[in-house]
Amino acid sequence: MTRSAPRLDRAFFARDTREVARDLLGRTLCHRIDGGRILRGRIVETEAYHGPDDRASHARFGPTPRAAIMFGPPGIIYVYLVYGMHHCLNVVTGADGFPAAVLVRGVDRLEGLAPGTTAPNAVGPGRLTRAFGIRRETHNGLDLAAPGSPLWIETGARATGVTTSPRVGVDYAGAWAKRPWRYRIAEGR
DNA sequence: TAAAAGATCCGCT
DNA sequence: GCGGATCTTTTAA
Repeated sequence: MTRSAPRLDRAFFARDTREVARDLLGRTLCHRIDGGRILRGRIVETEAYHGPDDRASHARFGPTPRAAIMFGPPGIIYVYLVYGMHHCLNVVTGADGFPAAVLVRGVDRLEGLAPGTTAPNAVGPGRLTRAFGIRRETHNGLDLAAPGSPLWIETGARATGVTTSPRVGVDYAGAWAKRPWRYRIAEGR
């Protein structure tokens, strides 16, 4: 039983979106659920959504009711529903007022499996939120950096062997879809 | 008020 | 490799 590391603080998330996305790889996402059990997993894949001009970002329409949270302070999570069925977990990044967030797309080395799950990893944004029991209705707006909040990311080792590639599922974004803002830990690292 | 499209996943062919 | 599931969000009229 290892002692848990402290949680990443607001300053960590206040940096440039792409830096945060890169720096989150290898860290441990933690969720304390009802009954005190803690689910954990090592982040292996993220994507950056950066600024009001990013045509792939929900912030491209301005601070609409859904995306307003992306314009707020860093360290807050943004959970939304895609395709009517899958919840996606994002962490707001950058300065307060600048719309940016990191989509957390995959984890491995899962500990404390959620009810009904057996897989040792959860790669894919929908699979990840299902494995962690994260839903828009109950989690959108939670503060990752606030001491005592049930969701946090442990400080720890920054990953090595990171690869970048274009973001997934954003073909509608034109040239913005080509930017290499998807970050992954290389196979076997 | 309508209509289109979506930061996905799963099962079948 | 392809299409269905399923519903919220946003824009246009």
